[in-house]
Amino acid sequence: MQIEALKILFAQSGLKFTNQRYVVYKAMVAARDHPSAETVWRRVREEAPAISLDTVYRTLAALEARGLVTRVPAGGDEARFDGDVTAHHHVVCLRCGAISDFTMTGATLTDLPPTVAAWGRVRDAQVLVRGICHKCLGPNDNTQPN
Amino acid sequence: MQIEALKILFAQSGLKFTNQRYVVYKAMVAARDHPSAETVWRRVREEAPAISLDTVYRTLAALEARGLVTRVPAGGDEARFDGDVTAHHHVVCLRCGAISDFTMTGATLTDLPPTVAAWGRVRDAQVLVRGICHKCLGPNDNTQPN
DNA sequence: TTTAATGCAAACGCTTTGCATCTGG
DNA sequence: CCAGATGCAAAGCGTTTGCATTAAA
Repeated sequence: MQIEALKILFAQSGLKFTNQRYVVYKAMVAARDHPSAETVWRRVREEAPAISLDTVYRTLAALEARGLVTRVPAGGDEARFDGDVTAHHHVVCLRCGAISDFTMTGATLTDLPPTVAAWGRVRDAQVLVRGICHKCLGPNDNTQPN
Repeated sequence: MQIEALKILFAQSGLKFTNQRYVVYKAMVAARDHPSAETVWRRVREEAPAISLDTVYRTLAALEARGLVTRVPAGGDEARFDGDVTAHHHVVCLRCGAISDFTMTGATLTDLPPTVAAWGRVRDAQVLVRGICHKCLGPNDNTQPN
């Protein structure tokens, strides 16, 4: 994405365009691993060494409030963010915390039962799968899931 | 549920049967609001006034590890637990934190795409809907979702 | 120039943990 | 008896916040 397009996007969202926000958003769009705030921080410090961790937190919160990033309901101890705001689902490894995307039909906003619409205003819907990934299981693993 | 049946259930799970665990589990099965540890604590203190908050945390963790309760991936600041371990889905209010159940077809374990099975060992799958509930919206509310 | 964003450091709140004591099996 | 559970208090850790400074518009 062009930097000029980002300036326009930020302006439309009522956000000042700062270099900190630029590198954070760029890192979020590029990331495929649903990074935590601290992970984002480590990455962007290569490009903006003076950025503070609180600014990363504040930036992610600002982007989330504008719908430019999403928080993944992964359930670990640290919040995980997603730069892909298109509809998709998540698998979470309860052991290592890895998060992967997957797609499937039949579980998007339009598939929800009318009871959900009656409940209030829906922002997003996703399938959340929890388990243990293959890397954590190892070859021919037979241990219990926890 | 009979108290004798609970003793058997706990024994099968390798858990000693204590009054603290008894009241916590009973409260979890009775609850419909997916309470936090502190909410559970407030409730069980009526029946077991000496119980400590850490014991509630430890008990919920032990029950979760045995699959007797579930953690709801609600995303708020405090962990929310569910005494209903049958397959169902959740709607979460981003404003007040209320969590409701709903059911729908097409999004259970058996409906997941093969890519998920290839990913590892799946423990559970649910649809997670986020939005603002009617109580928080109020009558004829037109504010933005956040 | 005016309003918002940043960095720093301290505070905050939920959760976990070490340890001595107690208790279920 | 003895391994495991509990209560207490303190620590841990991710996240938030107050405030002075800096920078975008």
